[in-house]
Amino acid sequence: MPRSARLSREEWAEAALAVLVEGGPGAVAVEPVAARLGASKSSFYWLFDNRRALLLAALECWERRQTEEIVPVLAEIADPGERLRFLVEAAFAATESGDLALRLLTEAEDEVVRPVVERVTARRLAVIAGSFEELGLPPAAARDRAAAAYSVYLGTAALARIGAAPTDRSGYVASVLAALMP
Amino acid sequence: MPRSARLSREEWAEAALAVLVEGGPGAVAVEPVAARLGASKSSFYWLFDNRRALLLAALECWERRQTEEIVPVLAEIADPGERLRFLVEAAFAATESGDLALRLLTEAEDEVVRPVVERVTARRLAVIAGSFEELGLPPAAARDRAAAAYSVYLGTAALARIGAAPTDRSGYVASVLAALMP
DNA sequence: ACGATAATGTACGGTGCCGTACAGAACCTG
DNA sequence: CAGGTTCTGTACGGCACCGTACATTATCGT
Repeated sequence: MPRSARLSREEWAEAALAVLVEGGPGAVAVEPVAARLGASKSSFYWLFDNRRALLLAALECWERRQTEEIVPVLAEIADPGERLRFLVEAAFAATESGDLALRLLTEAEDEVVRPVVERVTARRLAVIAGSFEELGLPPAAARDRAAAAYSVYLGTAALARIGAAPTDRSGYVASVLAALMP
Repeated sequence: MPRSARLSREEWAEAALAVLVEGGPGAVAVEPVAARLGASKSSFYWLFDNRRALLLAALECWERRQTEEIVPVLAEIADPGERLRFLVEAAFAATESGDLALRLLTEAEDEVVRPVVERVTARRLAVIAGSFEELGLPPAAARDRAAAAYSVYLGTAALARIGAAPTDRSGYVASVLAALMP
């Protein structure tokens, strides 16, 4: 199936991202990822300097897919209310990505993780706050509202990890939206 | 200062809890905690079976202090609205405990961590939902509202870890309360 | 003050991971 | 197909931690 039997940086990064989702930053270790790919460590050290570089590649992969690629899609939705609704629906539908955003926030003391997480979080909050401003909220209130909305998202992902999130998701999302929309 | 130079299980558990707050479950390792107490491993293995037992003791210490001891205090506040307001203020004021609740939720695949976190989370959600029911919400809506409120708390703790939480905390708390109160 | 028991220190073997060394296979280019 | 370049496997040394063995010191009842 693979075009070449040799492994690329990208393939390592993707495998590392899978491990990152499952076990968090600590689990992104060279030997386990190599085992998952059926490769050995020297292949890895040919392509990467060290473990940090692998973790960073995985994080950048996540940043690209879960944030940067979404921004232009959102920008095409002219109405800010509809845009927020779309975003909330999409976010709560894909629990996996929320899981990871959350995990990374709780492991932010890692020197590799921290800057990426700060960047992604700031970007997301800015996008959400921008929509609230378009809906007529003054900047400070829009930032608070964005923080609250994103917090509900993160917190609900946390509850979902142990099966404590509401089971009727669409009803829950609707009630949250109703509470947060100006 | 210590009544005896010998170390008790409780002292080990407290030191482990401190480490748990700082570095999460993975950081609760025997040798580092021993070093922090200026003791050596054999003291530890005299008092505990293994590392799991230390982690469990730390978690139970947290459960007792941050949940079970609060419940009777809350029960003394007759008015459910006032009770919720008190709870929200107290919760957002003590960021450390929120940090830990959050961290543990993200590490819930650990076999030692999981049952404790499930128990604590269920207890807290039940207390919050109970207050919303007293305020007149039907049970299902009260549970959703409780999940949303606790999610804001968890999510905001996550944002606070990287300094992305709103800086004017009292204003933020007031706006969240306004949105969530029936 | 003395022996039993409780607690601690030192030393060790085992495991999982990091990163390096080096030899060999696979791939390209003339 | 010869030769260098690119990649991969095996083997190694090092570190941090787990848990155990055994010797050693404190503490207490009598």
